[in-house]
Amino acid sequence: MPELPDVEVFRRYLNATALHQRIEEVEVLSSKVLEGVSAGRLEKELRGTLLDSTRRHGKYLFVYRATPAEKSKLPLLVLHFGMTGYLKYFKDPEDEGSEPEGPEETRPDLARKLRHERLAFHFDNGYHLAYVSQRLLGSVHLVDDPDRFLEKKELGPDALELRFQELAGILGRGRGSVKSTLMNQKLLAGIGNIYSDEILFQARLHPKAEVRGLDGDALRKLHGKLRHVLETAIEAGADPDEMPRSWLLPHREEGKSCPRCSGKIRKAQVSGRSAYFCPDCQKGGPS
DNA sequence: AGTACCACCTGACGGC
DNA sequence: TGCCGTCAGGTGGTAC
Repeated sequence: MPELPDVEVFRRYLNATALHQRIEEVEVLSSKVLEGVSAGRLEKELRGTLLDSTRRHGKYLFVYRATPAEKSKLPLLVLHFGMTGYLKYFKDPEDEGSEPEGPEETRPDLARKLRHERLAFHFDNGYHLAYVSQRLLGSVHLVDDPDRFLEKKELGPDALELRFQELAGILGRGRGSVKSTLMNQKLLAGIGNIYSDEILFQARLHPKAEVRGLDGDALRKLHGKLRHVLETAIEAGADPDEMPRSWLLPHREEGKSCPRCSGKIRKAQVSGRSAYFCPDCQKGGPS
């Protein structure tokens, strides 16, 4: 899931739920997600503090912190979600869906835990914020300076911040296919496999089109669609079911009908990832 | 500077 | 039913 729109939705979710409450305890359920900080230090550092505000850059979520008494320059939390991560705020026990059955009834201590929960923030209001990551491909950091973190990761500017001239300049530095360029986090941050497919579909560009071969019109269209796709996806809560049926996303499967023409959706490998596209209305591919 | 491939992990799915 | 290969929206490292 987590590309720019998903992470932005997580950010807003966190803002609406978990801010400004005292953290009673932080529980590291899998230290594999920690990077550059030990479980002990993270737990000690966060205990008694508050989550105060958030910022997103590309696929990274920064969570600023404060003490109950004052805003101070505490190290901040950086969350990355890998391919399968998300946040969940809840009051125990998990009360959604069907009644829990089986072992949980005899193990109330486990009923509180979500499947694949790797990090738990326990607030003094009885609620919990879970960082869930099925495949453990995400990461959690504690950093002093967010800008230094971005520099170290060599991340490009956030994809939604880019004005046309900046995007044109960045793509001008790109090489190879337009899809791999859009997904290159060092050039611009936030676009992954799914949304690069959607942006290229709407801009009618073949994922294998050479980025150097794009003319001014193509670049303008790409810029407009990039913004449109990311913004609309955020408004839709990054939920494919809430996105327009005219988008590729709901039809992103080999052999399905293109929602725009009579073509059939095809799948191809582009720099190691599966690209879905309509060969009939996306132009500029290899001849 | 590209691409190709592997690794990190877990789980879902289809074929046999 | 069960085993096995393949695939999955992430990044980062290697070799070429």
